[in-house]
Amino acid sequence: MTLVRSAEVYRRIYAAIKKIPCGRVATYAQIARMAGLPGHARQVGYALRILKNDSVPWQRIINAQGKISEREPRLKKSQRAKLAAEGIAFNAGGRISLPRYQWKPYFD
DNA sequence: CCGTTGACCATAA
DNA sequence: CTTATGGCCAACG
Repeated sequence: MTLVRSAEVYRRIYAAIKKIPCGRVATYAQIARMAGLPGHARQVGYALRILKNDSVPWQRIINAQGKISEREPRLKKSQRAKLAAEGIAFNAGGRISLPRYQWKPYFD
């Protein structure tokens, strides 16, 4: 059953991201699982890539290492600023503590 | 149709 | 800490 190739998949990815509360973050793989697409972390990144506005809190998606994924320096700074504004702290290496900030749906 | 790419990931050295 | 490697798989040209 090929669920892929439909806009519905993107809708589900965006829907999952919208559930992330302010001040928390989620990883690409985590969102993929929540959207019912385990193993499709890259698709999450792809879905974010084509965003043209801030209709979804894309800044709350970071990679499994707790870092902002590689992209244009300008955009990385933008993402970091948005997260900082939400009260998320960065350590010296520019990393975010996942144990502390990762969103756990069951606990909010 | 097919080779390449990529806002990823886990593991190893 | 750092690359490197293999896996992943839809999107792209």
